[in-house]
Amino acid sequence: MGYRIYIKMSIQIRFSLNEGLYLKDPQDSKLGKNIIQHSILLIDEFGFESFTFKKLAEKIGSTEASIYRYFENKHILLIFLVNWYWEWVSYLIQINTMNVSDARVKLKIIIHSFVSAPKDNPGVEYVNESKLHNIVISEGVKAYLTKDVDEENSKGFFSSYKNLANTVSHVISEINPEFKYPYALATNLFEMSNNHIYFAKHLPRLTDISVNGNNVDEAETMLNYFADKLLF
Amino acid sequence: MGYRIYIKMSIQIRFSLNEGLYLKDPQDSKLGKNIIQHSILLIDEFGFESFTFKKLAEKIGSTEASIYRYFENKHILLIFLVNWYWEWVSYLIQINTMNVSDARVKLKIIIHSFVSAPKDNPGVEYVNESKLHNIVISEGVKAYLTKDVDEENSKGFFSSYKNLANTVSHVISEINPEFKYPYALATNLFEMSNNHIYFAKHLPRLTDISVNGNNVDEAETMLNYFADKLLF
DNA sequence: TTTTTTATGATAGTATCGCTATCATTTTAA
DNA sequence: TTAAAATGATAGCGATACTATCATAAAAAA
Repeated sequence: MGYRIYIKMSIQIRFSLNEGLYLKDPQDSKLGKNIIQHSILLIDEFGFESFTFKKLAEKIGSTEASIYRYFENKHILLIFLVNWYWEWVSYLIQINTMNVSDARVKLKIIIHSFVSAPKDNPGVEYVNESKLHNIVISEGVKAYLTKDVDEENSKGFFSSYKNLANTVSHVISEINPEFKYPYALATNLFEMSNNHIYFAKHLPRLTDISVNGNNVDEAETMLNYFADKLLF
Repeated sequence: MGYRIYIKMSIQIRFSLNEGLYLKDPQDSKLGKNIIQHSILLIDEFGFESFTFKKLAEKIGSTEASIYRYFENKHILLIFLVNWYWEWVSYLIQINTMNVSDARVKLKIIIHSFVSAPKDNPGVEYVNESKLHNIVISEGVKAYLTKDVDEENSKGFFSSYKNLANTVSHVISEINPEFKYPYALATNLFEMSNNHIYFAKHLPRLTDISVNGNNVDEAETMLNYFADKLLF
């Protein structure tokens, strides 16, 4: 009865993250991908504090010991996830601004990319970008707000974020070469985005915007307004 | 040979914090004050994650059980400390802006108050304001970045911060009634202050300012610049 | 003062956490 | 087919985050 030919094509995005962040690259194996996938789900659902490798192991039908073969501890795993997110945002920015020459338009696209990233994108099978975004919002700063910052920073654990900040600061300087705080504005846009999406959801009296479900348009509008006012 | 008369005068500042934050008011007893004093020192020195009631108990020559009679757990203690800080900043702002009518000047004073608060002030005997400021910078956001935010917020655990944000937003609206984001700007000034002082110390490539020891003048200048640009 | 209440100290105990070690088994590569 | 690498199973250990109980000390009320 003839042939059926199945062609399985998979285009995979794969980010090269700092090698100190894992003992064995989780992107290389089924178990590794499972760890990433379900750690995102668990941290998003229960929060980073009550997340443990034991619970994760149970959830994916593996063992604590196996997970420790990939990540030194849950703190390093968090840094890994956050880096993954910023690499992904960098990637989005890169492809979305590829043929754009006007720096002002570029900045708009950049803001859109990190505020609404998960909304627009298909992404990677084993990463729920929307939940990862929530983790970055709610837990992201815990990656560097520890007594190990200096040591971890010297190992390059925060380079994804720093590179992105650098890229954005260049766009800012292109818009207004006189502006004295291009790095601060760049990082402030990121932090402000995270903070105010969180505030809108949990501490609404600390912000003026509101967020309905996944609709973060007001955040985007506000960030554009701030950037415009500061740069023009 | 006659008399010596000792007059012991102590003017005490005492903030009334949300009663849900403690089981017994630590401001009422020697042990309570000891807990506050040395928890600040320990958290500042070793970070919130590795801070435990057991270590604190050892340090003050007491026991774990006794500390648990004051605070439910270390997380609530952190919220207490952060609230104390914001109450203190509110107090500083209130007395420093008392006879100031110009809203622009007020905002400058406000910014100076929370950026440089510990530098200017004598304060309360058992609170090292400078170290408490460091804690707010490095650990402050962990007070609300947890899965218990909503519940704790409904109990009023973050009201000190919200009240302050409210006060500042009114000054902002006084300066420019057209400005659409008075609350967001208010909180952003606080967060930006904390973030960039931290960045200057630990992740300098994320900011443009530098901080030398306790000299945070560049942070203050930057915040004033941002506020001016946004409001005028 | 004496009594009663309240605050603190001393000690023990329990479940979970964070992590390491060892050995068996399965999967993959040579 | 054999060797190597990856995973699973299990145990264990010290620390954490509490809770409970009882004794003692300090403060307040009688």
